[in-house]
Amino acid sequence: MEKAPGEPVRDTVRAYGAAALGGRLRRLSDRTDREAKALYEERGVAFEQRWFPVFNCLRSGEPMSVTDLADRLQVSHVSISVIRSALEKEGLVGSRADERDGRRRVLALTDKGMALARQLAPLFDALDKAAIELNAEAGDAIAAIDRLEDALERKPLSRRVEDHQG
Amino acid sequence: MEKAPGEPVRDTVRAYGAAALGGRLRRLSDRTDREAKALYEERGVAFEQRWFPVFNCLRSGEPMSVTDLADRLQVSHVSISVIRSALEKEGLVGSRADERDGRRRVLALTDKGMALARQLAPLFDALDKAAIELNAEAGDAIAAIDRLEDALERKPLSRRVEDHQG
DNA sequence: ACCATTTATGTAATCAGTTACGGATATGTC
DNA sequence: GACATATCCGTAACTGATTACATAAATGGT
Repeated sequence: MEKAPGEPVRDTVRAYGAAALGGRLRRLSDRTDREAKALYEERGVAFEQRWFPVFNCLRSGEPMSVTDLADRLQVSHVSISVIRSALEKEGLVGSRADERDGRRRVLALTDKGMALARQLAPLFDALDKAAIELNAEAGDAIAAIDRLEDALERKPLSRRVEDHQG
Repeated sequence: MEKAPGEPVRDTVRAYGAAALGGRLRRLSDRTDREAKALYEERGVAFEQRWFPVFNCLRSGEPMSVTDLADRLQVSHVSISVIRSALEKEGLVGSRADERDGRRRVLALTDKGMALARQLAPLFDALDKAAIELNAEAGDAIAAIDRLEDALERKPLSRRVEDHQG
């Protein structure tokens, strides 16, 4: 091993500071997703991390439509649509047209889905605790990200750049 | 407009807390990337935000190999390889085999690349300032993300989960 | 010099999200 | 009731990253 595992590297990346933030966020996200995925694999459960937000919303028992979920989770409806197919294919979720509005497709956990929810509850719980622990160790990174989102909403990057340079 | 643009939504997402962190980071990253992209388009410059880290490394004048860049920027060498092709296709970067090690391909800005670097310098500068401003407004979110990376390196998510639940 | 192993790079396949667009249903106005 | 418009959802194409695999060059022990 000729150089430290990543130290000089990391510092260099950090020196780019804010400019490279986007990429760093992406990589961090990929990393946590991958790690979570491995946890399901270890347990031999046919469940994918990217299903979690939808699955978790439905766990409450309240049926929701595709767009409801998209709005709540801040993703495109297409994304939800794809996750829905996957969850239905696994038999974890069922859907039917809304009686009052035929355009809406209402999703709910199947019996199998509810059983899996119960089975995975301890894991979800552990995941949640681990994430909370992680966040605490990082000095409430979530709050910082909240503030970042707020700041961007208040004034988008483009306008900030314009203000700093015609 | 039947409900506030995103308020109840945001709070709900936040309530998921750490568990949904991965997705939120991804979305935030996508957003900043898109906004930055628009800035180049506005100026009619054929430049993409994802080239920036590589381009910026080479701006110093020091030639670097694909793997050098990958190590420094913490991305896969494949990613660098693809960016290299794009930058060469645009004529901004040139490459040649290392004289001492034929496996290595050494990259450097072309004259056109250096000209663009000079032309975009004010924009890069403004971007940097905007990002610094943003970061300050968010109470140093970058530091929080650094701490998150550190914490994950210290003890990966998987082990944390195991510790919270057999 | 020779062969095994490691390193640097590239190509192909995959993945999880997006935008673009189209079809079906609701809604509001005449 | 009919037509214009808006909303819900889905399919297709694109994006930007990754892993898996392949190739070429260097290195080291014999």
